[in-house]
Amino acid sequence: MVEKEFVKDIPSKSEDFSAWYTAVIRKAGLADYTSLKGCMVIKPYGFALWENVRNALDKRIKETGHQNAYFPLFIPESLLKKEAEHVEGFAPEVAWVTHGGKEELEERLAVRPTSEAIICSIYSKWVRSYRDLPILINQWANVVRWEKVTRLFLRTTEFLWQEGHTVHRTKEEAQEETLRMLNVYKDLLETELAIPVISGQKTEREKFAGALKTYSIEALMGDGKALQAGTSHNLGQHFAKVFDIKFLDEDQKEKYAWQTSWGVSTRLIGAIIMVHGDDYGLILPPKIAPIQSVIVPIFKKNTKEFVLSKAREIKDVLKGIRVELDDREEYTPGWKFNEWELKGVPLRIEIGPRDIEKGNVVLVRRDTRKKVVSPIAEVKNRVGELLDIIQNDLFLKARRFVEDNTHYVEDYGKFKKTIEEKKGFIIAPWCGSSECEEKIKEETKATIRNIPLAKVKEGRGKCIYCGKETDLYVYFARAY
RNA sequence: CGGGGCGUAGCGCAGUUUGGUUAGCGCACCUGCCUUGGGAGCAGGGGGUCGGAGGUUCGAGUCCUCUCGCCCCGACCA
Repeated sequence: MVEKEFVKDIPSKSEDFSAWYTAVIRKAGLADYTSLKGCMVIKPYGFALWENVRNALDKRIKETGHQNAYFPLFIPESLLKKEAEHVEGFAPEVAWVTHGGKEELEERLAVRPTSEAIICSIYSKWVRSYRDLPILINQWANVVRWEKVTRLFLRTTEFLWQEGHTVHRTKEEAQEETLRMLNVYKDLLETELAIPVISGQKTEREKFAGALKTYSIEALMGDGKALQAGTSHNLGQHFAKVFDIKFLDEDQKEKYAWQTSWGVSTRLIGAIIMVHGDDYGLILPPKIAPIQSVIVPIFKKNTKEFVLSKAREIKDVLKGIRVELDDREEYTPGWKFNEWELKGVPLRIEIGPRDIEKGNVVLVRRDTRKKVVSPIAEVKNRVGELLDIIQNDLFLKARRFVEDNTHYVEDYGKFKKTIEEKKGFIIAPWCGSSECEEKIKEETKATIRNIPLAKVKEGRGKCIYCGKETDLYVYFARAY
């Protein structure tokens, strides 16, 4: 393994996952630190990746009938305080604005940690009749949460996200919306990001501050820890009651509205890195890769024009695919191979004099690093096919990883051993009590990720902690 | 916020224990030649005031105090 030496720049994924994660982000040019704690710069390559994720989701959000809008960054303290549970949940991490210029403000302003409060206060003005419903609005925004421990993409002080806020006439409609958006997230992750997820309901203890029910999609990272990748909340009438969002229904009775909110963030970038990456760096799913294919021409001085003109022809042929021609002369082909692998470009096209003579190019998959030869005449089809295959294989590989790292356990001793030694998801029976949940967390650091929507096991078992009979089988894991 | 580790050139590090003249090394960068099928080679060159502030001292990267930031492990969170 002489090649091993060439990737000495980044730590090994298996030996030091955290160091590997940070190194990949920085070396691949996704993000950088600033002098402000927890505030990162998303660099152009990283932002292009986010834009692709965002566009794929935005399309789905609109297809399900929502419109984008924008609400203010600042939330007056009095508004934030209206919903008691909500403010209690977020108070520890709210950043406050106390001055405007030199003047001290009469009322402090929260920099939004999430926008329920400000949006609900506006919605109360918009809703009068059942004919005003539903309100289906989404906003793309930044939010700020003063976290104590931060990590690039996974938990930053300021982060970018999308938050949907909807208002409905009935309880059923709100619940339907909550699950619809959870499904949209699942589809986004699985179809575009090639990340398999477990969708399910959060426990009381883990639900969103102020929600009636919270649902999540949970993904499994390469180190066996779970990541909450998206949440969808059925807010019930909690916010409607404190913000006075009510309407006159068809039956001429005044009723409080039913609401939902749902969001995913730039944390998804972290998930992409941790699910697919390897010791050579990033591996990006073709559908969201900023560059899907890179052409690396191989030439000597006397073959330069010959090779480059052919390479440009190929680039033209590949119109419709996000392709880049790396014609820099200051780097050798080998150097470029390594760099593009680090940056996770799904497919590399190598073309040199020897290939051209035979009428071929060499195609190299990033995920498997396997080379195949393709006739130049067929390159467009082959590249298209390969990108589809890579997309699909990445998902299958990730799904196999989840399967291999999901353990059924019915015994607490075994549970502790499994979480310690094998990591990953553990499916186990749980009685439904917060006490057992809390104890298990204290003793094992594992939390209930969610109660899966899809039944994972028939029949009844005994709660692994208290032994009480139950038919609830839930997902446990240590999480980010 | 508790425990631990660490901030010296863009990156990775040595030097700090035992203060001593112009602070080193590798990579990267610039110039030239030469090269280009898995991180090429040679020659020459530029760049740091040692995270920041204060202090001790004839003298501080090195000692003391405070502070900011990063990483890991916990408690908290998308």
